[in-house]
Amino acid sequence: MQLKVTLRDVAARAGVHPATVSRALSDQTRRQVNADTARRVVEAAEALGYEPDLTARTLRTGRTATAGVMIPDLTNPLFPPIVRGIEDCLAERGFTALIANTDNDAQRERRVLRAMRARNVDGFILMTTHRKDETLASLVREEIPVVTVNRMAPGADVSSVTADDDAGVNALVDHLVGLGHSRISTIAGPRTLSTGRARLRAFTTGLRRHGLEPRQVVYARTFSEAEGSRCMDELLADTDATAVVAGNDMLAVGALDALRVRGLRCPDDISVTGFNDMRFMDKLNPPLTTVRIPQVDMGTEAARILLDRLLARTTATQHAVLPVTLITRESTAAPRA
Amino acid sequence: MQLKVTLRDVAARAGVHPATVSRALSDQTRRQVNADTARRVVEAAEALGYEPDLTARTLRTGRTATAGVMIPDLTNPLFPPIVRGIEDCLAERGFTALIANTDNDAQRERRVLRAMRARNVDGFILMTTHRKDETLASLVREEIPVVTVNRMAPGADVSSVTADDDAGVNALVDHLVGLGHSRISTIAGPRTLSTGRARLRAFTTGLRRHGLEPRQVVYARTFSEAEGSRCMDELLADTDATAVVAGNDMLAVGALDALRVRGLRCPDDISVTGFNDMRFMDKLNPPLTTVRIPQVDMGTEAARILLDRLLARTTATQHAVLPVTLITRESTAAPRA
DNA sequence: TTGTACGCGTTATCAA
DNA sequence: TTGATAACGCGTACAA
Repeated sequence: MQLKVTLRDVAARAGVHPATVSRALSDQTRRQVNADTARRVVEAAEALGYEPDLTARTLRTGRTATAGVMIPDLTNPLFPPIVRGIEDCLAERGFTALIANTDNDAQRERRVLRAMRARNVDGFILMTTHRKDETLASLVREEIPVVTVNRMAPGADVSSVTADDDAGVNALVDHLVGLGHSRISTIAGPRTLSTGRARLRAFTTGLRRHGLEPRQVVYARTFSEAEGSRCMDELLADTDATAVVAGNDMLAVGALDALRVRGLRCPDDISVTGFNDMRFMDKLNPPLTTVRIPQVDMGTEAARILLDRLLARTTATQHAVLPVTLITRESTAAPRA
Repeated sequence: MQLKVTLRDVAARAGVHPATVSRALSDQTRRQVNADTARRVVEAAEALGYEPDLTARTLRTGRTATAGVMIPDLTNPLFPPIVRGIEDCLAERGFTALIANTDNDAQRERRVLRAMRARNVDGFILMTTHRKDETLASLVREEIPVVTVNRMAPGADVSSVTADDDAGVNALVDHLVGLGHSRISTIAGPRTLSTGRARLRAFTTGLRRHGLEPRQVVYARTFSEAEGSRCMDELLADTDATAVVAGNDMLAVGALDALRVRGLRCPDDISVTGFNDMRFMDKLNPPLTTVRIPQVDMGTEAARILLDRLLARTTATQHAVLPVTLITRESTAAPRA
């Protein structure tokens, strides 16, 4: 049983020196070798089923063709499509993603960072960006290529891929105002996350454009169903709002739960909107009005930007803001007269 | 800027030979070195922030502390929790998961396998098992440790972690019969997958135990919403069934869509059940009666079994069948009189 | 155009 | 108990 075919084996079969095999098999150096010899080498390699050992290559070159991908939690339905986009784009260039969950926990984040650095990943794609992001700061400090996805790093000069939060929230506000709502509250995402802040800002300025002011603003501590429920409960304690803009779908789902528990009906008693259009948001009861972000594309774009840097085609930081789409469903309706 | 701290650096600072540092820092060999020297070495390592280079270690030892995880599609909500369980369990022992999607495509599967082997993964966790599984066969042939999750390999002597399909389907059948249903059809999963076959078999024998025979059996070509819709349409063309047992949640979701399109109501006109209890199945309209499988635990267990083999504690194949729970929701009700 | 020689950082073996 | 040395498989400067 042939355990491992190495350069030597191929060299022996092709009757050349291992170094020649190495050259013949690499795109960069192919032209340094006689076409005939190269053909013989390639034949030998295929006959033996030779596959270069990436570990050895890495030790020699310092590159792993691997990107470290840090996400808060893979079981959050927002992330898998993005990861999928990343992986597929990386794979096209022979790159691989190393994925790890941080659960928004600083200590876990440090552990993950160390593990990935020990594995010599070439660059990072972060979906975990937050205020005071030590991980991000240290990567920037050491000039390791990074791209943030979904969230942005305030201040830092780091490439990013985000959805157009501003346009999305404005579309939601326009939609609600168009339905006749004038008393609109929001369940804002965490102030430590760029998405939370950006969407809240867009919400406020969006309303003002219509000559309106936000009703209540309640801050969620995390983008979770539980927080969505808690915040909706808090709102319901004292509100005359006819619509609630939630910071994302997860918060909206929790908000819908809270309404149900109180015996209130959506959209009859109160309209609710989300953000992201995660899978199954069209099958909720009621189906959720939300903003679709191009999840897979965001991943692809992030991988593309990272590869651009890794393959040294560019060194400038890039900021891609991808377009979003308002998705109108049955969780929003005209307020009762 | 210190780019990389190596054994040499630590050795120099501690005033010993690099080999001694290596010994002092490894659990296996610590006892070979003088306690005092070891302490000096550890101090030096910490002072310099030394982190062993896993690439170099791999080249030397042949082991990567990495498991290749193959899944059909990360965006299928069934898989992320399992992957999460795998990753967390592996991480406890310093192992990492390398994740790749195959989309149930044989060619993609081969590509992924090659890529993972080139990266010297120590073992595999497969959620992609199917009939005539060339990937699985080749791994077994080369005696590479493998564990299959969710699905099983027919015949092959391979460790596996599955949910108790049999008990789950029987619970569903008992539940429906208990509600008064006697005309029950099924949308069976693909015959090429062990889950599809096992659940269909359990469905038939389960009904027989009640002295009943299946009404129609329609086979889905894939576990997808689209196939669920198609199969439900096919059923509705000619059936007097009052309940439909779908092969999994995805098929059930598609089936519910098809009902809605036809203007039929669930459970009033027809009851529907799923399998897996994926996220959000409790928020569908109507909430889905299904069988909960311990998704995270399945991942954890698979990783545990793989680690057992990799750390050479055992070589025997293990088959873990994890318990399931019937989750009764509003997609099932007594048939109309 | 091809061969020689070396080193990437680690661990295993052997000698001291 | 510690040190010296070789080797894992590859890529590359240099020599031929």
